[in-house]
Amino acid sequence: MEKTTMKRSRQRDAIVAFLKTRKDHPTADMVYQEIRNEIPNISLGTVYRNLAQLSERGDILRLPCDGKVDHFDADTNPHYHFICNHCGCVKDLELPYDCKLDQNASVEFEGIIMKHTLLFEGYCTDCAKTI
Amino acid sequence: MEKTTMKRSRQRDAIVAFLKTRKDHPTADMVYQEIRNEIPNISLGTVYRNLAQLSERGDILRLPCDGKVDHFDADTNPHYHFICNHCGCVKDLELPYDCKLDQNASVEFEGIIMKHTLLFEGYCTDCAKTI
DNA sequence: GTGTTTGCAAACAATTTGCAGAATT
DNA sequence: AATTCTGCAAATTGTTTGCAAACAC
Repeated sequence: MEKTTMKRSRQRDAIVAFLKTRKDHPTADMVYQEIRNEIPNISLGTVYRNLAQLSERGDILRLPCDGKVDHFDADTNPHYHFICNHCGCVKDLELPYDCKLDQNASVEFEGIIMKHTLLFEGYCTDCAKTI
Repeated sequence: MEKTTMKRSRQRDAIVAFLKTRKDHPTADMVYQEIRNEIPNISLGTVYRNLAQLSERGDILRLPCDGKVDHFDADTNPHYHFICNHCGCVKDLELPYDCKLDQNASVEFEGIIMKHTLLFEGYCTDCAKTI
């Protein structure tokens, strides 16, 4: 989370720029496929390295999705997400992060609760029709 | 989730019995290591197969832990969990599953929300001391 | 007997890492 | 010049799968 020295790179700039253009929440591989149009010989390892680095610094959000592939979000404002159990798409929810959940959970708990992740599941609009 | 025909096996019985004895929430590998004492030539594949089968039938709970290794819980009563960011241990929280979260999230959302997973993070009692 | 389950090993998917060279400061 | 970053390929991790034999009903 602490900002370390960081040199700029075309690859990382492209990754951040791309993430900012998207409201859906691409996976590492989606980022890789996209950036390849611009920087054809970028490697998947570089994409993973940068996504890890950026999310550790808090510049982007890593969205863990119940054992499925991680997604990434350029909107670092804490908010909740939804994942479709059919197509796997990830969407934002209006619901803002609720600190009270952490407080409530802390009441009967001896350890230290710092945060929570909350993921909603179901079917997105499109998939709801097809099923 | 639907109960299919299922023949009994010593291996599966041992897995379920073991999970029931534990309040912590073992991973597949922890189950494997433990059952090996009783059934030395059980294979890791069998453990994974049974854990998957049992959790699909709803006989046990699979706990996805933010990209980290899945844990398993014989207590199928829906409740929330805590994971320690230091030692990785998983603990139960008193907080019961809150259906209102699903309702609230549904208000501004066009798709269908069926459930949510909520995982708290921080430091367990032991690790809180060491850090 | 029929169908399920097992052990084993190989396959797999997602991600991480080691390294020598290239790029940034 | 010093250090960070990259591409590449190999390694790792967690998990799944194909198959023939073993087992349960």
